[in-house]
Formats: sequence, C-alpha cells, structure tokens
Amino acid sequence: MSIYDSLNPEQKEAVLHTEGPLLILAGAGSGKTRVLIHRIAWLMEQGISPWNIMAITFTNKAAGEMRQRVNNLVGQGADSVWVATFHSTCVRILRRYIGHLGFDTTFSIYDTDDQKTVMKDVCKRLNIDTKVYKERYLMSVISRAKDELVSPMEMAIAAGTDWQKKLLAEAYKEYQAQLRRNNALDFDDLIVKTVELFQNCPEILEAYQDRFRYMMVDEYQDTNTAQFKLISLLAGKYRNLCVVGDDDQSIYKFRGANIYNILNFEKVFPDARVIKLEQNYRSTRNILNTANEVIRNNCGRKEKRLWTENDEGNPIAFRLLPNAFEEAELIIGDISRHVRDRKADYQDHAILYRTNAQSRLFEEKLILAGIPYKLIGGVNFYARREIKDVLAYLKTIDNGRDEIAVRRVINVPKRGIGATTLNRVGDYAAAYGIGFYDALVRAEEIPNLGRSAGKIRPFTALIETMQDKLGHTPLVELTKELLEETGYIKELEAEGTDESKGRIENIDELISKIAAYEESAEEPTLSGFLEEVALVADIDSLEESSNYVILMTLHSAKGLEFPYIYMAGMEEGVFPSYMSLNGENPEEELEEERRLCYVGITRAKKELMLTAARQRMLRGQTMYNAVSRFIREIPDEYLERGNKTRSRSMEKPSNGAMQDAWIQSKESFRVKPYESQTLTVNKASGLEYAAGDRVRHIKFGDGTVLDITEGKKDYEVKVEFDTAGIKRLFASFAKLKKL
DNA sequence: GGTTGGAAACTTTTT
DNA sequence: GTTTCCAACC
Repeated sequence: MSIYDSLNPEQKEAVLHTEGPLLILAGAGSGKTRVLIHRIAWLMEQGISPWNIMAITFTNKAAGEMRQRVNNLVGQGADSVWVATFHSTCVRILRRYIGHLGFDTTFSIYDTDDQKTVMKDVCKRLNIDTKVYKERYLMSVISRAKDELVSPMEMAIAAGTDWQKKLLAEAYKEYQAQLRRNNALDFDDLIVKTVELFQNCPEILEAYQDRFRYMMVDEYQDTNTAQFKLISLLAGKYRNLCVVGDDDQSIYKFRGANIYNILNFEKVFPDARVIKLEQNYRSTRNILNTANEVIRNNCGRKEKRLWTENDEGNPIAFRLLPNAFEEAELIIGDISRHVRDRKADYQDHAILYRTNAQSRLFEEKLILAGIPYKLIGGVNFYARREIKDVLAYLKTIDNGRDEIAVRRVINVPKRGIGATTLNRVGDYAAAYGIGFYDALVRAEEIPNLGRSAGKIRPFTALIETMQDKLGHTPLVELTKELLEETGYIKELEAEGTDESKGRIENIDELISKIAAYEESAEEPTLSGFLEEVALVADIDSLEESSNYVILMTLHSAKGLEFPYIYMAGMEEGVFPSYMSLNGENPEEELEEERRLCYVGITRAKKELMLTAARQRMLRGQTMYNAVSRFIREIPDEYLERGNKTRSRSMEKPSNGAMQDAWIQSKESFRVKPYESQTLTVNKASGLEYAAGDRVRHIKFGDGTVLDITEGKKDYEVKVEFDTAGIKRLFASFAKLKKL
C-alpha cells in the first residue's frame, strides 16, 4: 500500500510521468493540487534532490498551501523544494543579479498607486493631455506590452507613422526611464526583467536551469506570454516541464493571460504528453451538470466533459428578488438558517459576486444579523493611506532613490514644504543629474530655496538617523521610533475621529506584521519586509480555521471550494458585466464571463444558489436588468425556482441573434412583476431573552428589550438601545445576546 | 503654503 | 453613492 494507490489511473499517470513536457488538463475539482503534491513526492522518491524541484503558483496562498501539503506528505527535505509565486521567484532572482541590468539590488517594487504617480509625471513631461489619454489607459497599454514582452523601442517601430501609437510608445519609454531613475520595478517588470536577465546572461540562466530540473506550473491557463517565456527558458535545458491548467477556468485575459499558452502547448512542445483529469471529486452531480451546460456555450475550448460519482444532490436554487436589499436578506437568511439548524458553520458559506461594489449590502446585512464575515478584496490593506505613508518612510530609508516614496512623505506630517520648493529641488536634481533625495540632502546649495532649505533639513536628518540604525536595530523598534519622531501617530490621535482611530489600528497591525516577519524570516531585512509586503494579495490572508462567512469576487474564488455557494447579481449588465457586452470584442469577452460563471458554479460542493434582483442601484442610478443569460443556459431540470413553477412554453433557440430576440420576447411575457420572495426564516423555538431583559447587539451595543411580537416566520423584537435608539429587529437576524 | 468646498469622475476583474 | 481632484480662498 503506497500513497499513490489512492490516485485514479489518470492522476497516477500524471504523477509517474516525470521526464519531458507534460500538459495536465485538469477540470475543476479533479484533484490537480493532489497530483502536483504526489508528483513532488514521487520525484523525491526517485532520488531527485528536492533542491532541483520547483513549483510555481500565482498566489502566495496557493504556494503556502502547496508547501504545507508537501511537508505533510513527504516530511523531510520538503523545505528545499522551491514553491513560490511567479513574482516572488523573479524577485528572488533579481535581488541577486539585477546588477547585470544596471539596477541596484535594493530596487523598489511599485504598486498600482505608485505607477499612477509615475504616469502622471510622465504625462506632464510629455505634455500629454490626461483628459484625452487617461493615466489608467496608458498604464494598461504599457502593461499589455510588457505581458507580450514588447519593449518601448519595438513598440515605437511597430507604430510606424501612426502618431497616436507613437505617442503611446513615447510614454512607455519615458515611463521606463522614470522607473529606472527611481531604481524601481513595477509588477510586470519583475517578469520582464528576469526574462531579460536570462537572455542577456546565459551563464545565469544555465545556473538556474541546472537548479530547476523539474518544473511544475499551477493555474497554467493564467500565464501570459512573458511568464511562458520565463518558464520555457528555465525548462529549456532539461525540458521537464509539467503544466497544470484548465482552459475553461481562464479568467485573466484582461490582465494579459494568453489562453494560447494552453491551447498551443502541444505545438510548442510536440513531444508533450497530454493527460486529462475529468473526474470531479468536489461537487454534486447537479452542480457539475449545471457547470457543464453553461460552459458548453463557449467555442474554442478543449473538449472535455467532467463527470462525478458523487450524489445527485439538491437542485440549483434560483431566486429573483425585487431588489438588491432583499437579495442580500434572502442569502443571509439562508445562511443563518443553516447555522441555526446545525447543518453547517459560517465558514462553509461563500457569497460570490462580480464586482467589489456589490459587497456593501451583504456587509451591512451581515453586521445587522450579527454574523461574522470576512471580506476578501476591495482596498488592499497595504494600499491604505496610512500604511502607504509608513511604508514610504521605510522605503526612503531603504532605497533613497525611490523618488515616489520620498515625495510622498517629505511633507507628511506637514513640514511646510510645498510644491514650489519641491519643483526647485527637482530642477536642481535634474540639472546636476543627481537623485531627488540626494538633492534634498544638499538643500543648502540649491539657489532660491531661501528659508525652505531649513525645513528640509530635519527630514533628511531623520532619514539619516534611521539609516544609521538600520541593521543593528530591530525593524519594529525602528518603525516605532520613526512614528514617534515624525509625530505621525500623535497627529492621528489629535484628530480623534473614528477614521483616525481606524488608521492607528491599521498602523498597529502593520507593526505586528513587521514583528511577525522579523520572527519568521531567517535573515530579516528592511528590503525583505518591503518586498514581502509588495507581493501580497488579499486572498493570501484567508485562513481556513476561522469561522467566517466569506465575501469575495468570483475572480478571487478561483482555486477555492465551499459546501455552500451563493452567486449574487445574476443579471445582464452585472454578470455578464456591462463592460464585456459593450467592449471591443463582445464575443470573446462574453466567453470569459462565461468561464467566470463556470468557475463560480464549480466552487460549490453541496449546494448552489443563484440570485438576481429586478432592480438595483448601480453608480447611483437605479437599473432594471434582465436575468443573466447564464441562468437561461441552465436547463430547467437542474433548476429550482423557489415556490413558483413556471411553464416554459417556448423552446430555446440555439443561434445568437435569435436568442437575443427570444430573450426580449420572453421578458415581455413577464407581464406581472415578480412577487417578493418572502424571507423563509424558520422561527426559533424560543428566545433566551424576554421583555425587560438587557441584551447586546453587535452593531447597536447594549439595550433593553421593550417588546417581543410573535410573527409568522420569526419573532420581532423591539429594543431600546442605550446609544442607537429604538429598533425593531428580527430575532433570527439580530443575534441578540442576553446580558 | 495650507485649507476648504464643490465639482467631476468613476467601478470589472489583480500579482 | 463615493472618492478624488482642483480652484479659490485664507
């Protein structure tokens, strides 16, 4: 009996095929991570040094999980296996060798905010009207170019005489020049520069080729051209490249993912072995069939059909609500019922939606109902103002050449240094060809500065003091001292608002993160911390052990699974999104939306509920959207539409144009508006409190129960809160605690 | 040089 | 509905 006996024949074949290129087409829930882990174990069993094995993922979370599971399976030696994300792999390589490309090894990593700041400056320099060309647009053009490994010069050549394209190429060139001046790389550069390094320095490439003799790439369908180039270079010598992906789950095309990497793998590697994993171990048959029916509507995919031995399970529930409020209430009512009936825990539920903006209503209702939840996505912790401020200080201390960081904090807190002064310093720096920070240090020599020079002094002095301490003072100490010296916390304290309190809490959290880093890292350095921070995604913070309802976008949900999944906002214009329907390439973008829908459906293990709202506020406007076409693509036999059983007199036409007409006519048949779906909350058998008792509510605080009315479905409790006044609450939502 | 108010823009998805 | 930006004031 060996660990490999638990694998099915295809999985086993994938595990045992170690030499040469291998493409594993792994459907949703087909155990691909399991295969990868067993493959690593098998390789080590064959006497291959863990040092020569590499597994690449997209998120830190996936990497961490894989590392954990490899440890559990093989134990000793597993630590030497290189398990990392694309980006952190590249950073580790570049931190050693980027000198060959003329950068300093202390380079900064710019996030989207920083990029925008650079872009603004670029536009100013090139006299680009940002009303005509938005920074965001320019950034996306540049990002796409980098995904495709197109250099500014190549872009300029390709532009020919088209002045618009020439302008874009010009902006790209200037943008890169600015980054270089700041000794900074953006996310895309991490990949691009590593490829460049390998192409320029064959000896470095060969060293890594010898190191990574066995390579595995997870979520291969999301790789872009640059990433593909990177792995092909690395695998170029030994060709032991194993990629695992599912073309049906490719949802990052907008970010440059090249679906042809998977569709054409066999063309690039003609000797590639292709193995399909089609047995699903995750979902019920109903869920899986539904997913299959939806994705079937896409063309241009590798033919496969997932099957399962699991039970049929319950039908997929679809509910159309009058508005988004009731949609949220319905879902949350469903969750609390599950928990109350001890059918499931909070953590077994995830609410998925298309856009982050949709999360708010759910948050509000969850707070009101006293249900613990975790929101994934939205504003990244490290993108918050106060966090960016502190990090900018640390970056300045770490790498004085990072002008964006220096400019960010030079006047935070206020030091009376304004735009005029900064411009003069900037001019001086440009004139003498020195860095911005270096110019600040020489403030006294700059003409026309006058008294302002004296204001700059304390800033540079502070930075210098901190730089001196770097290396022999713990980072936590250094940061605390920095906050003390700058008076940053004091200023927030003085404000005394809820917002400023929140900011202080965030800074405290940052300090604990620094402490955690110092404890866990073998050799903690400031650069190391900043780097780790630059590469975290929100999804990485998801902990399996905590009992929370999870709220996140469909994109974030990829790779995860939950017993109960709710997909909200199943409406035309929301999902599929308005943008995809009106984009340049509606057909193609719609297919990506459909894949996203497929990803969402296949996250569910036991039950899936799809919801839509007749009426919804979008961008401050009330919209009336039709039910999503994805719902219509699900045959009735798998759907359960609540109490209403509606006859379907019309056959669904198959071609596109007809379908639209059919949708419209179908809509027009819906003469009377849908009745509001009543909240099916089962009444609790009894309440632990009665009128006159003191109770506590998670949001409103403490209060006194005035009155309890027994309704048909739930108890309605009237409470006079000490601070929030009198409220009427439903007992099953309010989760009042007797004091 | 800093503060404030009001208008404009914005929301698809993220390492 | 919310955030960001800019111009006019202090």
